[in-house]
Amino acid sequence: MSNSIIKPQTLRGFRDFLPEMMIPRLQLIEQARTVYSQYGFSPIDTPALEYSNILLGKGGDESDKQLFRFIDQGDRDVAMRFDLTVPLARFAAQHIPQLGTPFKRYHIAPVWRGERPARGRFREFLQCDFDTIGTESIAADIETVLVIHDLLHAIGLENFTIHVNNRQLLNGVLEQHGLLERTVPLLRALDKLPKIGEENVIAEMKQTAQVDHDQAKTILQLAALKGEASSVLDQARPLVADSERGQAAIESLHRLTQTCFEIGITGDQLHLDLSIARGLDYYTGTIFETFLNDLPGIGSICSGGRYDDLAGLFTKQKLPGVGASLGLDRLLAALEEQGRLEAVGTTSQVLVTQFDANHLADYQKISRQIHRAGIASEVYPEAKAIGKQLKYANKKRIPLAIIAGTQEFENRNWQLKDLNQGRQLTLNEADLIEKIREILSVT
RNA sequence: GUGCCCAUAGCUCAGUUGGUUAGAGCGCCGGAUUGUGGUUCCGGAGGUCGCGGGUUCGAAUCCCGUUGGGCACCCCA
Repeated sequence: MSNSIIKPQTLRGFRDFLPEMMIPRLQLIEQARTVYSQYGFSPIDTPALEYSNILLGKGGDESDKQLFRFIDQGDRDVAMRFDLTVPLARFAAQHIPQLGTPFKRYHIAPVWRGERPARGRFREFLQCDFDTIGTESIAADIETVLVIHDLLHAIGLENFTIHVNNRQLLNGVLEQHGLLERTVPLLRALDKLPKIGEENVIAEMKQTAQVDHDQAKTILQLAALKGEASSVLDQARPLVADSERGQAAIESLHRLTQTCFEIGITGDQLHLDLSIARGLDYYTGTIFETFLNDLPGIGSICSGGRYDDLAGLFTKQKLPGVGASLGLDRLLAALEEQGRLEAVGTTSQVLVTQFDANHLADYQKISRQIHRAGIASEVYPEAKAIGKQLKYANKKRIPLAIIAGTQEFENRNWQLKDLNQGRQLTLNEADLIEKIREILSVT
C-alpha cells in the first residue's frame, strides 16, 4: 500500500519549526512581550481572516496581489491578514470609543503574504507590532525609537542601526518644485540610490516621473546629506525654505534625534537618513527602518512610522498614531545565519534516568520536587541501559542527570551527574535540589 | 508576478562525454562496555537519484512539465 502514502510536504514559503528553532523563537517572543509591556503597551489579538474589503486597497496594488483570498463556506469573500496594521485600523474603529485614547497596544501574530520566498522572507511569518494611537505628540515617536532600541538590546544585539526620516521632509522638497503628485515614482527611484547609484536614479526619475535633470539633482541633494544629525538638518533646512511641511519635518526630526541622544541612544544606533523612503503608503510622518550592520542583505528587521489617519476608511474619528513592526522570523533567520542560536533540543535541565522500573514512583517524585524548585526536569520513559539514557541527555544537551539504583535506594541518596563537567556527586535528597540550583546558576 | 540557478541516504555532498548491483563523511541503530554520555574500535539499517512524462538498446546524467529551495528585479518584516 506504499502507493497510497501522501508525500509529506509544506507549502511554498510555509515552514515547520523544530524544537531547536521553536525554543529560541519563543524566547524572542517573550523578550518582545517584556519590553512592550514595560513601556505600557497592552496585548490584543484579531482574527486571521477578515472580510476582503477590510484588507483590500490598503497597502497599494502590490499588497492586494499578495493577499491569500478565497470564498468561505458561507459565500463570504474573505482574506488572510497581510499585516497587523490594517486589522488594527478596523479594530480601532470598532473599539476606540470604549478604550479611549491614547491607546497603546502590541500584537504578536502571524501574517500571510503570497509573495516569492527568499532569504528571510516567508509566506507565513510572525510580526510583532506595537503602536500608540490617538496622539500626535512627538513623545510617542521618541518612545517608538526607545522600544526598538531596548528590544534589540534585550535580544543581545548591539550592532544595529535605526534609520529615521520624515515623509514630510521629502514631500517638502517635492512641494517646493511642484512635484508633489509625482511622489510615488520619485520615492521609488530615490530608494534605489545605494543600490544603483546617483546617475541611474536620475535616469529613472526622468523616465518614470518626467522631471528634468536639475529637479532630480535637487531631490538627490537631500538624500545625499550625510553626517551628524544636527548638521544634516542644518543643511536640509534651506532646501525646504518655502515649504511649511518641510520646515515642520525638520523641527520634528530635530526634536526626535536630540531627545534620543539626550536619553543615551548613540549616534551609531540612531541614524538620521534622509534617503529612506520606504514603508507602506499610509505613513505620513516619521519613518523608521532598522538594519543589522553585519547582515544588511537580509533587509529591515524592524520598520514603522507615523500615520495621521489610521482608520479613516472605517470611521470618521481621526486617529493619528505611530508604531513599528518587528519582523521576528526575519530576525530569527538572521540570528541563525550568524550562528547565534544556542542549539537546544529541549527545555529540560535535568534528566532523571530510570535504573529500576519498579522505582518509577521515586523517580517521578524526585523529578516533581525539582519542578517545584522551578527547574525543568524529565524522567526517561524506559529503564534501558544507563548509557543509552545518558546519550539521550547528551544529544538533547540536558546538562544534568540523576542516577539511582539499588545502592542509592539502600543508602537513601542520589547520584547527580554534571554532563558538561563530567563529574558525579553523591547527595542526599535535601542537598540534591540545592546542588542542582547551584550548578545551573553558574552556567 | 518576471528572469536565472539548484534538487542524489536524516544532514552535507561525490557520481567522470548517458553504460552492469548509486558512493563518502557525519548522524542513526546494534556490539566491544548487561551501573555511566560526549573519545575510540567493529558491525548494521537506510535511496523507485523531488515528482510526472518524453528521447534512447540503456537515463541520477539529455528534453518538457510540475513541486520545493536559492539569487536578481518588484515589493517588504
